[in-house]
Amino acid sequence: MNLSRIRLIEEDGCEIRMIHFDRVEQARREVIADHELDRLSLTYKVLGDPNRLKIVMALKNVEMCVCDLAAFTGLTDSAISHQLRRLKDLALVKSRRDGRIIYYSLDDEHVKRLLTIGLEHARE
Amino acid sequence: MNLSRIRLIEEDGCEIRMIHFDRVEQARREVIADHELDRLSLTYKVLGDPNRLKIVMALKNVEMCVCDLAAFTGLTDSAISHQLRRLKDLALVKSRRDGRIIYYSLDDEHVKRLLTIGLEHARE
DNA sequence: TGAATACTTGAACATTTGTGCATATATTAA
DNA sequence: TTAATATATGCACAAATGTTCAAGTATTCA
Repeated sequence: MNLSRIRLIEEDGCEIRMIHFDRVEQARREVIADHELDRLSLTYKVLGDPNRLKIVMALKNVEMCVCDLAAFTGLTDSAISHQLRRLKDLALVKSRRDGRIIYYSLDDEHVKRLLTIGLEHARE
Repeated sequence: MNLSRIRLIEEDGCEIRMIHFDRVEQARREVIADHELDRLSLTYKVLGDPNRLKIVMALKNVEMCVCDLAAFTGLTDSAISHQLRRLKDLALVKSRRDGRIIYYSLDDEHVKRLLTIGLEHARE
């Protein structure tokens, strides 16, 4: 196999250098759509903050309201509310209202599996 | 069930308010250790950037070197190298040297499963 | 040996992020 | 209606992040 860099000049005049042209081509063929990649990375990013992750972990087994989560994490109600919104936007968490109280819980089983596998990896 | 806030005064004089004392207590009992939570959130965070995620996705099926990944993503070699270091620090990616070239690949099956389940969730 | 190549590293910078404060909305109960 | 409560939201700002540039290693080959 040729192991020196290939120089590829694109239409726009940019020069691209690579070693394994075939692998780069394969990766390009198999790449997922930009909007999917963005949504996927946002999903991980939202779990990538310790306080948000703590919220999600707490909701693994029990429904909680904003002030419970504030008491649990030591954050203000406002901070919790901000974070829950981000978690809800990405469908990691869902909510139901019961009078003045809004109960939050995990949105689906995928989230639990994501946490379980992440933890398996982090612990090994 | 009592649905008004409980006011709890801690030893340090701080007042904590919550609605479901039992649930907060349960969450506190079941919480994972801080260092585990930090490592777990770092694992998600590192996947939470679109370019790093693109790198990891590309490595799902094939070993690649720094400049291949640079050609694939459109980033500089330096940027790729920085990101690979973070991925390696968290054991998402491993490397082997062959002469001047260093080949990167996914570290284990957990990473693939994390990507698969994340994508299932993001697509639903 | 010295030049070329593949990659790494540290510093600097603009951008993004998480949080708290003040204020606003929604619901209940008096 | 009014007061109290539970949560949400816009703004501001310190802290963290991703990238580039320039310089540094490590390896190969002439």
